[in-house]
Amino acid sequence: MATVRVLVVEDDPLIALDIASCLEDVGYEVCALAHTALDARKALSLNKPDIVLLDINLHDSTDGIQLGEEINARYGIPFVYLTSYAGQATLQRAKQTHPMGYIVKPFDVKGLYSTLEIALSNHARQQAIRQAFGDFETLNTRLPERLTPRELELLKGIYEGRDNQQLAETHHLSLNTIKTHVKNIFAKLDVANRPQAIARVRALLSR
Amino acid sequence: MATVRVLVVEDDPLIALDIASCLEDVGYEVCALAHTALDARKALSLNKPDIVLLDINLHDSTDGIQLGEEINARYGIPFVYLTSYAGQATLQRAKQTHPMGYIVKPFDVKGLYSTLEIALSNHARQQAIRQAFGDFETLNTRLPERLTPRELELLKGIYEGRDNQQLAETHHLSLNTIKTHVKNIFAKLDVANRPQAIARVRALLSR
DNA sequence: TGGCGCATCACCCTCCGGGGTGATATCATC
DNA sequence: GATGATATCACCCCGGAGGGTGATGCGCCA
Repeated sequence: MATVRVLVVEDDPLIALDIASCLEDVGYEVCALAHTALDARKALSLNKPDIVLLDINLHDSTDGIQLGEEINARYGIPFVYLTSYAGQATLQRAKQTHPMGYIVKPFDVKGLYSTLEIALSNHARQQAIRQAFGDFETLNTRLPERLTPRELELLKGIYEGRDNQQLAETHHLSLNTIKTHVKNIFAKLDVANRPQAIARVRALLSR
Repeated sequence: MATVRVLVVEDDPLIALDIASCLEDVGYEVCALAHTALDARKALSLNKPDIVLLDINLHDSTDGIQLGEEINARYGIPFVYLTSYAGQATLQRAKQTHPMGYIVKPFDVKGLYSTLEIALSNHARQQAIRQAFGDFETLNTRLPERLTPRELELLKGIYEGRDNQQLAETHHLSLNTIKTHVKNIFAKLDVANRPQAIARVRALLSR
């Protein structure tokens, strides 16, 4: 795996450097330091970081939490707040933006590292689940009767909304063959039709 | 909202009590203290905690990470590791279990509190997304042509795999009425059949 | 060598899904 | 009081989906 590229958003340059050196000590690459919201936006679109460390108090017109919202809306990048504790109200606002973690200053290197690792791991997992599953195979393990490789491929097509005709074309198979496979798939999933099969897949995939 | 009920799994009784008092200071209810894996399992099934604080090193045949896996598999409860740092290998194993956070001892109260809050919030969100969407309405905002309330309800049924007959029964409507609604829904979603409609909903929901 | 799982294809039949068209009642809004 | 959106229901039509049955070829393994 390539090195993890971190964007650090922190208005105090000294602290920013401190954080950056900690990150590099544990093997991360700090792709940019941003001291203002503007810097942060530039860095986000230019550097495409893997994860963002976000100070909340920026002495700026937009604060870290607003930045968090933007990151949610425009980029799909996970982020972690790293900030001095600012009480209930701030925390409540922060929660709304679904950060992958919240570290309170003064931070220690180990906590920083473990939080980032967990954040990256969980984010990767969520991506995998929602996007289109590198792991249709995992699904197989949770079934009483396992699906064959061919059936798995076709089930993926079904899940994405293709009809039999389309499946036949994209897989270079006869329509009859598709029908047979689909029948077998339904039997193994214990469902009667496509929508039910899709619902089943969704249930099995989400844990 | 009712108070949040926390299960603390920590083999050292003194530390456990320390953690518990910290938690109560910030307004949580500690529903149980478990010093062994066995205690933890009992507490899980009896007390139904909202979240679990999990020490990894338990001086037991099963360690905290195995417990984490079990919590994933059997209960849908979020958990946070609270442990002394034990290096890369442990962290790698821990990541596999998808904890909602990872706190390194010695912990401080603020960090504990904020991490738990974030964990609970994110877990609630994930539940909402995967289970049945409090926000089928959000979906509506991303559509060129908005769906009426009735159509939204029926779309939900379609998404869950019900056929027209079932929809008619559960909504106390004529089959013909269902058909009409479904037709209109498909037109607004710009799809031709149920599986495609489901795929569309999925795409819109996962932003 | 025979059996088993898998993949491939065929034919038939039934029924549900979805399109087209049109009707009526309610309600808010202008 | 007219107009438009919504909700309700009806009938017709047809094509695809799904069930049942059966067949062939291939590779693996006992």
